[in-house]
Amino acid sequence: MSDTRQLLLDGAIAALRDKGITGASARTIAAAAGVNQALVFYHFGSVDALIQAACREAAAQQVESYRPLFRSVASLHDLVVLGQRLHAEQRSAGNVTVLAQVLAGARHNPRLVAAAREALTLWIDEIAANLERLLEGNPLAQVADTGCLARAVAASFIGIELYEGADPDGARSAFAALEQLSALTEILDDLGPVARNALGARLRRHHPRP
Amino acid sequence: MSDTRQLLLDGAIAALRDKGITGASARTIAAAAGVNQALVFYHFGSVDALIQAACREAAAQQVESYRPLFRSVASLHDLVVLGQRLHAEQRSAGNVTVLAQVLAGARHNPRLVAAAREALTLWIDEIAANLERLLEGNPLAQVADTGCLARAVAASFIGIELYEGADPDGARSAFAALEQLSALTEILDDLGPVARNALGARLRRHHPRP
DNA sequence: GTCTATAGAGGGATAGAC
DNA sequence: GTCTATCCCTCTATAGAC
Repeated sequence: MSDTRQLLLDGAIAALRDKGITGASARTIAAAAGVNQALVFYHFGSVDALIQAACREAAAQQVESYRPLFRSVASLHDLVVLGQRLHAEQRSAGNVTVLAQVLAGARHNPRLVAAAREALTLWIDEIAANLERLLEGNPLAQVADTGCLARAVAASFIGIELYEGADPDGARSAFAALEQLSALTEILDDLGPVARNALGARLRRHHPRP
Repeated sequence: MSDTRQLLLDGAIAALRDKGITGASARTIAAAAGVNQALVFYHFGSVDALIQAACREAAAQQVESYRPLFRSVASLHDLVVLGQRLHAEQRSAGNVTVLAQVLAGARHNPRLVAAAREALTLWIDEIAANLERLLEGNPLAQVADTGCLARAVAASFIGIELYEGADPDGARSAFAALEQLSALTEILDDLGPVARNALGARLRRHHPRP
């Protein structure tokens, strides 16, 4: 992997983070990378292809780096706390922002769809694996498929990230609501076996598992 | 309100819907409106100002038109079902898409922030008012502030809308997870008074209301 | 592999005729 | 209020020197 390639990949992330999908052009990316603009096309063929590659690499690297923290989470509440920490840390590093911007761009640019989906899938799989672990024995696990739940969590995360730009206080309180919901499911887990079984039966009646 | 002004407002929404924030230029908006490009600047001064006005107007009109349906909702489950219907209907009309695109643009364009926040606030207030009504007596209401919950719901909606573009099946299953969560809170409501009070006490202990 | 230069399209915004 | 014409900018992408 040549130096310039890596500089461009990093520059693409920096440009997406600092200027958004509307401002991530070959020129701004090259400027962020400190290389010549024509090299975008020499190494990647097009701006979209570069963004796609950068998006993939950044997501893989980020998910990898957070994996130990995810593994050490022992409760749903901790998972939400980790989510908030991730959100706070990424506000400066900006990787969730990048994903949100690429996702917004993908809505009307087919060439970005694959990149957005693959990057998001990496996060979703990681979240799903941990939900599976944390929801073991919880009545909720009997109705909510962890894969679906993980997708909802990831999508909510993206939504809150965008909302953060329009109303930081509102985004904080949205997070607080999620934390409260997670507390609810934890309490379900703390219920005595009798109450838990009663609730489980009720859930099953309400929503038979497919 | 002159005809041309309205044509431009409608054209802006159409352009945002069909081409996204990256493709909503004075020229594409004017083309969608069927008027001359210079009129964008005569009537609104700048493209951003037009988008801002269009965003405000569209959100107000949409919230207004859905208000009777919101009022007729009698359960949390119905609210989620209405959300899905709204999502499906708006996929063609595209007003959630528009909001998501403006929100994504606002992240790096200060001139769009106010428009995004105001449009979103209209939806949030409507959702909050209905949650307040539907959660009355539910133990969840003792811990989760309806305003915060409404913000989380709105943000999740935006996130799922964007996710839909990258993975339609995934977005559907994310919605299914939200439906399952809503079923959970309904069951809480159906619990006998003893169990409900026990749960309520537990929730309060876990998260004292501010 | 890296650079300069440039083609060719599209963008925001304005001047000035009508 | 509406139109044409235009300025000047940025964009993607390529050609060709080094």
